[in-house]
Amino acid sequence: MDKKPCNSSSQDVEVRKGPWTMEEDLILINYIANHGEGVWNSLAKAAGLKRTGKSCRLRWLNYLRPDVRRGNITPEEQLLIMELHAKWGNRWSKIAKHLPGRTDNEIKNYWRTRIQKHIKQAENNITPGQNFEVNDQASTSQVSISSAAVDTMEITHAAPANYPPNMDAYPSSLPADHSHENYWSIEDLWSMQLLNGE
DNA sequence: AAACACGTCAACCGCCTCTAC
DNA sequence: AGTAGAGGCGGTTGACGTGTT
Repeated sequence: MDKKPCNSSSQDVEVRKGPWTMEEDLILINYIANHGEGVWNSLAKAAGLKRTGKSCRLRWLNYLRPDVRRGNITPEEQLLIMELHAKWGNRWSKIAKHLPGRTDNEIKNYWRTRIQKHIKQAENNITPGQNFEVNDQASTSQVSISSAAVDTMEITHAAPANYPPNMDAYPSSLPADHSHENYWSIEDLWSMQLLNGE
């Protein structure tokens, strides 16, 4: 699809990139609330967003959808991710289907930033008797983890050092999005959307 | 207080697959 | 059967916040 320039030169609309603004989010939420999702390219145009259809789709699926859960991956979810990744490798969307409210992007990020790091640490500490193989490069990557190794990782992951002491205290509406100064919660956006009327 | 290092995650990129024509 | 457009997916990057020195 994007093998060709996305601006069909006939209409030289400049395409916005980078972080989404609150206004753009509201426009997208509003539009989808009224017209439904799908046919993203025409949706983007019809909604008056200077974004590609792909960008709109990604924003909706990963952030704006009302059922999306953010932050605070539970130890159960983490174990499930590890199990499914061992089974399927980097099939993030497939894995995400088994974690309601989680997106492939979130799981992918979680895996790369948290689990992979700890796997490497565990790899370094692994004793010869333990069965622990990691091949995290290819998309066919497989992880086979002995129960002992899982236990070890579970301990480290349930409360990684860089986590707040009480993960459960994380408000679900305060995403791991503490990183952006102009963040707004989805609840805010949805309530504004409701206030705008339909 | 400033500088640097590190961690996190939203968003983009490029490729692949599917579908309609 | 070939082509083009759209959606989906996995990999990667860049910006920003936080921790450390």
